Amino acid sequence: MADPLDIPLRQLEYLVAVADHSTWSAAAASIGVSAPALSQGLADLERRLGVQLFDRQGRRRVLTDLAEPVLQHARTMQTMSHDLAQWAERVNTLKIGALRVGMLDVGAVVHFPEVLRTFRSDFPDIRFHLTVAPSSELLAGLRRSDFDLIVCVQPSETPPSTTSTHLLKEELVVVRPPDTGSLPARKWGPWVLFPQNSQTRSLIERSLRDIGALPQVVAESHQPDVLAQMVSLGLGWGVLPIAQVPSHLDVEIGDAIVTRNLVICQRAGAPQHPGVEMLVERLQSAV
Amino acid sequence: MADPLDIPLRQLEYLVAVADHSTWSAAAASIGVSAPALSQGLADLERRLGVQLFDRQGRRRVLTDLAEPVLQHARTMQTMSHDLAQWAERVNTLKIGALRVGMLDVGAVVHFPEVLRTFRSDFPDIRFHLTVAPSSELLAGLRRSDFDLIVCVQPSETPPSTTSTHLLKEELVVVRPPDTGSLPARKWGPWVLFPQNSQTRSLIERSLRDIGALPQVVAESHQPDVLAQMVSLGLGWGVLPIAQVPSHLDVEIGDAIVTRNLVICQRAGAPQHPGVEMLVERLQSAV
DNA sequence: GTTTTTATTAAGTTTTGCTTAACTAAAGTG
DNA sequence: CACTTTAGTTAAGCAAAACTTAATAAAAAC
Repeated sequence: MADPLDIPLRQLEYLVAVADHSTWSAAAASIGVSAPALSQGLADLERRLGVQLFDRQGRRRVLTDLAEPVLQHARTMQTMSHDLAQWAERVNTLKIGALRVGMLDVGAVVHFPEVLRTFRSDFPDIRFHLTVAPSSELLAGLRRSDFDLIVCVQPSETPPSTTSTHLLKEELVVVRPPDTGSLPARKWGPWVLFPQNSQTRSLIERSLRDIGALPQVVAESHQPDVLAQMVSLGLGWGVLPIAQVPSHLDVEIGDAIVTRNLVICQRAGAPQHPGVEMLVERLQSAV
Repeated sequence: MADPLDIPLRQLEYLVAVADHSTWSAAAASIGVSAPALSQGLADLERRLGVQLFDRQGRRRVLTDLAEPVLQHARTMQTMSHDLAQWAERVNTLKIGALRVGMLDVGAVVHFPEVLRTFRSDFPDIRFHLTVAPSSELLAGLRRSDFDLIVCVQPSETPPSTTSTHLLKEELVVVRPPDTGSLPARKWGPWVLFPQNSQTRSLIERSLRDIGALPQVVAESHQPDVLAQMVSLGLGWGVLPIAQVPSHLDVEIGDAIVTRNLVICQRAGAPQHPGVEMLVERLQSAV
């Protein structure tokens, strides 16, 4: 007769562990608990919710589709607990931990280097840790509570339990190898683009398709300078933020064909690092 | 040596109960538990976090400022658990519960009556419950999980664990009693406005102050038609959405002095009612 | 001063959640 | 094929957690 509202966090932890490991034994080991404990806990969770969360495949257990929303819930709850613990830690040691910021390369290098510099010199007491990475990694890290704040490309869907606020629009232009005259769009390419899993890549592909260019891709990199270099070597065509096309390279700049939005993302509904608010303000007024 | 990550939801429930009742005994009774249980639970919570959450005032206990973020956290966790339980209920009874929508009057009556009507007739199987109320009540209800979706005035600060997406802008115009010629702004008034605690009221007051009008208020109501009526009776001046000034009334329409944004708010990171997405789409395309 | 009300402490009991050990069944091995 | 290994479950026992009632302390009311 257990109240369905009171699902032990521990059981949610089991679910996450099971989702992240190939076998239940491994999952159990990863959180330092015996296999039966995990098995019983998950059986109890299933019973509490009254929803089938697992199927059997031979002697292996796999998550059902129905388990997906529960897993999302579990991850969110876990992150929130983590944030609370960290907040408490900060409060009672009075040593506020590092402000962990994640930024897309273009944010750190082109748009906000000054903001970062002045922020650090204005608040020398706030320890600071900047991670530059692709948007998708930043978003995953934010969800896992690796960051207090990130600046990334606006995702097609804001991940659960995070909020995003608009910062600025950015135009991406076609970058051609030298001496490639004006061709019809269907003759453009081949392409040198950001990797498959990248936020920006999907934006680019959609635009290319819209204007009739065949997205035949011959090289990939997360680094715009690398892509630009490849274009100047004649390997293919690129689509890059204007600001990230090195001016010394011998390439031709074409039309702007994609607009992407840079946004600030934070976790919603969690006690925040005191520096977050100030940094957000400065980022917004720097646009 | 308790892991700070694993704070029992029950203890968070105690905290919320204590915040919502004047005495701890009442709080304990409200959640069907003995007073000592609550006392011990909260002592344990305080110990776990290592943060002082309560002060003594005579024999009464009051929350410290530090307790505020923890309380926020607790409320959010509670709402999320509630949503999960409800989702499970929906899934295993296959009777998806009513889609609970909250709307500001102007949303239900002026902007989206057609959307509501067609939505209901297109999905007769989705039980539907519409609540029309002021924005602040809607927001509080959303937080408490009373609604799956609300349409309200954009709050100055989005409450924790909710997301808001823009719907439309609305102009509020000055509404004068008949035969009040053009006066300088400082001679305007007295005023007949939305109540003190209203979202729109604060927007209006700021604007009035900006243009130099003294906000002397002689009457208040949440109902625009009531306000308009009062204006036509010569009781004072109003500030209302144009669409909500009844055309048959004998009043003069002045300048638009305030812009307010209507937004859709949902809870972030919670399993959703399947109807939410469809309704959001229709609302957005109806703008 | 006496009585009520509010919260805490103490002692005892139930419930929960874990462990180890025994068991079932699928998959790999000679 | 028998035999071992691996994955997960069931069973039994035990320790910790969380609740109960009863007793205690102290502020507020009378």
